[in-house]
Amino acid sequence: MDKVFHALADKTRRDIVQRVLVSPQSVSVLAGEYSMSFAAVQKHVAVLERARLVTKQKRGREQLVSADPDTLRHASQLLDRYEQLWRHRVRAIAEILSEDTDNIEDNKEQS
Amino acid sequence: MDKVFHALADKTRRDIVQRVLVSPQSVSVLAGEYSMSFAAVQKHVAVLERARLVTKQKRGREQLVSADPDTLRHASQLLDRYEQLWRHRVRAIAEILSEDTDNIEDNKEQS
DNA sequence: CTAACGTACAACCATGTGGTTGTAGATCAG
DNA sequence: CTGATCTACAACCACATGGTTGTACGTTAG
Repeated sequence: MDKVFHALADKTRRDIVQRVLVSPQSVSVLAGEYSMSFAAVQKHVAVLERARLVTKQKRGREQLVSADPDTLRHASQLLDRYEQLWRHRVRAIAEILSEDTDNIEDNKEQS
Repeated sequence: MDKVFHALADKTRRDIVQRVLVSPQSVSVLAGEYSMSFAAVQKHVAVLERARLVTKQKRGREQLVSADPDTLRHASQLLDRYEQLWRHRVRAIAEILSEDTDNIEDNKEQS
């Protein structure tokens, strides 16, 4: 999971993910889109590949890069779980504030 | 957004986020949870703070670390948008395969 | 007041990162 | 076959990262 977020922590790599989500592209076509060397784009793709965000498959002498939506979904689900923790906390605080227990005599800083 | 994903690309930092989502903690309490120096934990908190995933507020001589669920939600929404791109692509492919247009005479590699 | 605590920050080091260039292997066009 | 294309990978560099230790400052306890 470290690798997934690290892979997504770069604008170029997120852009590559977005492009190949729409339609698979060869490495050289991708490289043409950015103002950096072919090798640099190749490295970015390698990072995405190690994080299992994309997969490559040979097609003649080209290498087609496709997205792996499963990994993307796993990352999204993790963040969703974090949000649920937050909502759970908010709910717990709300319950404390509504406080329908026995002793409601003291009002200690309820801001 | 680079900073957000970079901040999440570390197990310790994700754990800190999870802890302070449940309930805010002081830096020293957090530091006690991990087998690394206080300064190291402090740096991790600083990374999370720069990514606006957490905020700090003084409370006496302590510094309470709290989560910022908005930033978390933004990241989650970006990944959701990626998933929608994928679903859109799947839908487009499905439409091409159902192909109820005029010319259905040629079957060019539909795998 | 002094001592202990919580924090901040600088300096340092090993390692990883993003970028470059260069070289070499497959594959397609002619 | 030869030459052009697509890819892979190594070497290198500047810089950021994650970790350490040490020092300094504000705050609380006694």
